[in-house]
Amino acid sequence: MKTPPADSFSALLRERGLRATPRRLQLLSLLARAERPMSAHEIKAKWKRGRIDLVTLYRALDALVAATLARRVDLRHGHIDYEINRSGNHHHHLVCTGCGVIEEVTACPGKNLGELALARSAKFASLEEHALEFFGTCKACVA
Amino acid sequence: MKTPPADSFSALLRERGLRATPRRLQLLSLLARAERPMSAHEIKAKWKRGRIDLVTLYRALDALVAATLARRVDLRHGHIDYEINRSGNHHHHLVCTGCGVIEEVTACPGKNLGELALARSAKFASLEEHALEFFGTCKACVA
DNA sequence: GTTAGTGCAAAGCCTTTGCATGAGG
DNA sequence: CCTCATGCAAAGGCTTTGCACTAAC
Repeated sequence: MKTPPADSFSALLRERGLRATPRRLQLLSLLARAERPMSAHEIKAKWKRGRIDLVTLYRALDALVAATLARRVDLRHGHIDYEINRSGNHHHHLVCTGCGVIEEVTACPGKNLGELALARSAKFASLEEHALEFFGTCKACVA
Repeated sequence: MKTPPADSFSALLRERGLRATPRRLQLLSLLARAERPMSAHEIKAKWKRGRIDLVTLYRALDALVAATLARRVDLRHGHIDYEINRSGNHHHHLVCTGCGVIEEVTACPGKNLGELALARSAKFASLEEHALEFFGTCKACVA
């Protein structure tokens, strides 16, 4: 999982009409390195250079999500988690209801199923996104 | 969509070791009649006979979810929604990001996909549940 | 009579809003 | 320079906790 250079992040931000500030670059870098979705509070705790206000963080995350550079995920942990949205890295999650451990699932019927659902739907004009998460028990929590 | 008689709800509750109180019976009845998932606040607002404290409602909902009589759903509305969990009525949702309107999706690859994900997983022992929701734009919001 | 359920008050926690200051392009 | 980004303070909203009282069985 290699991390794109900071310049590439700058370009990504500017392409979407967002300013490439140090905080947003570090945020993208953090998200890109992360091995699992993180909450705003976790991101703040992991912040390296300088500090970031939680409000700024929430607003930056909102901007990234709106720009499709990040995704929101609900893992039933009582808060929103965020993860980077790389093209070609579509995936979902297995979540342990015991300890919260997370594993990625790469198989996904979402697109086809979405088209089917849309075709059968009376009310909807288009689908942009879907959420799919599995909840179960990990081997450590069974023992 | 017929509603089972209250006696049947009593039996359901007792089978799971829960007491069949008037509030829980009315709660099950409300959930069974609902055409879409509802938040705790919505349920309280729809309450007919007498009144129910929000705390009691949250605890009753927790009990129903634990007893698999209800399900939690995240439709990205900033709160948890609840719906009845009837056997043979497994479904998911289309959610309009414009106006919030909801439509049910009956097609679901969850079981097979879950088994596949579990087979490929290194860490997980079992899967009990999954969440699958589609987000898009309804015809009214396109116009 | 025991135990589970309920209400009230209060707190907890994540998240958002408003406003003034500061930095990007 | 003008606009967007940031920080601080405060509030908002959903949900949980503690404790005393009530009702189911």
